Amino acid sequence: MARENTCRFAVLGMLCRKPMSGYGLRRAIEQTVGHFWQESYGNLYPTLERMEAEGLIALDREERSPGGRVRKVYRVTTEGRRVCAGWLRRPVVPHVERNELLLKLFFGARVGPKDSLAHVERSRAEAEGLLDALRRIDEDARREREGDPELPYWHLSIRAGLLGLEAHLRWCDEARATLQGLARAQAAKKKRGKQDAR
Amino acid sequence: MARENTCRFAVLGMLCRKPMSGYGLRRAIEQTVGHFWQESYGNLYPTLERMEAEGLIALDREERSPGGRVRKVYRVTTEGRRVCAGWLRRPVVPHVERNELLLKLFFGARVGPKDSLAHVERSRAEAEGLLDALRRIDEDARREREGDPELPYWHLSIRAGLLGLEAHLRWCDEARATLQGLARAQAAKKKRGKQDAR
DNA sequence: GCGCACGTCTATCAGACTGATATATAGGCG
DNA sequence: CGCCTATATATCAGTCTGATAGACGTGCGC
Repeated sequence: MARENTCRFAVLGMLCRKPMSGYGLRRAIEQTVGHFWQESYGNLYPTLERMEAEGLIALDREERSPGGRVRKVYRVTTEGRRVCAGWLRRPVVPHVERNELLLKLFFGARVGPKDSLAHVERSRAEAEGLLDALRRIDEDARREREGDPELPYWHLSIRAGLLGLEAHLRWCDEARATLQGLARAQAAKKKRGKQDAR
Repeated sequence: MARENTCRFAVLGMLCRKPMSGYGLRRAIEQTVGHFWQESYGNLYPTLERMEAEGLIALDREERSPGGRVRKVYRVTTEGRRVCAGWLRRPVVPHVERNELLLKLFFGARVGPKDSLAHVERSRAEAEGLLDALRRIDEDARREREGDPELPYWHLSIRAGLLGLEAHLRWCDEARATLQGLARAQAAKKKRGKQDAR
């Protein structure tokens, strides 16, 4: 039922690169695929336990971590690798992703264009920030990970973000123009209404 | 805890347009904002109950529905309108959306480019289908809803989808070229390996 | 040398949300 | 008559998020 536990596969993929603890996994995910994938501890830790029980991963070692607590380092098992490869070959199941901005805009029709305009401006500013960050990440990766066989795939995922954000910026500009037009029309109508009332 | 119940606001926004049943709400959401927002019954019905208890919506009437069962039609209360307006003014909280395609691609680095290429091709075909559907929806709306004050907002949300999908198609083409290049490089390396082994 | 902010680490919980499934009825089709 | 489709409500297991808690170590300021 529901969708299949994708956290499993993020864990398997990451552990195929090298053994890690739950905390380390979250950090590794954040630092490599963080712009399109994140895992919360509330998802990660129970999933790790289940995966260990299922024999997909195994406790590699326990270390005294810098920070007192015992760090449980996991590694993939052969079975885990098999399951991961199976997932990698399975087609992606598409799904509609919720877009709260568009929902607010749609309902904003009944309130007036001013708030909608503010939402668009905020979204635009945020997208520009992300765009800068992505560009910097891309440059850093090219410099520091030269020759890494993962680099072209890395770059591909960043390009996806870049193209998506650029399209979003263009849409923001369109939306701004449309909403400003609607605001002007509304103001003109109001003014006419006042004149009529005289 | 967790994120706030956005289903509430989708319900409020839709009921501000006109009173509806749970089933009708789902259909209305599907038919207007379905390309970027969906609600499941498992979310909708319990949410409706809670909202009624909280006084955000009220039972408007019960009808014998075409289809035997009793249809519970809800309407917004004044309090519901107030809460909805408050939500409309509140800024959108941004969050990283998961992208399974990119995750498979990233891990696909360790398997080889062939499966990745298949994923990209499938995604491209799917995006083209969606693009066609959106264009048709846009044309239909312009024809049938001429003069509707909601129309410009409607068009705006469709433009967002259109621009996003076009960007995705461009990315797919880039990705295809990159992956084909990697596949060729891998094949050449294999061939060299064979020659060396002689 | 005392407190305390910060980083590392595991862990848990309420609540949101999905996708599947169950149940019931009316109408149309062959 | 059975079968399909549309209308309608309801429930459930299971995924995932964001918040929070607790425990320890290091370095910093005062």
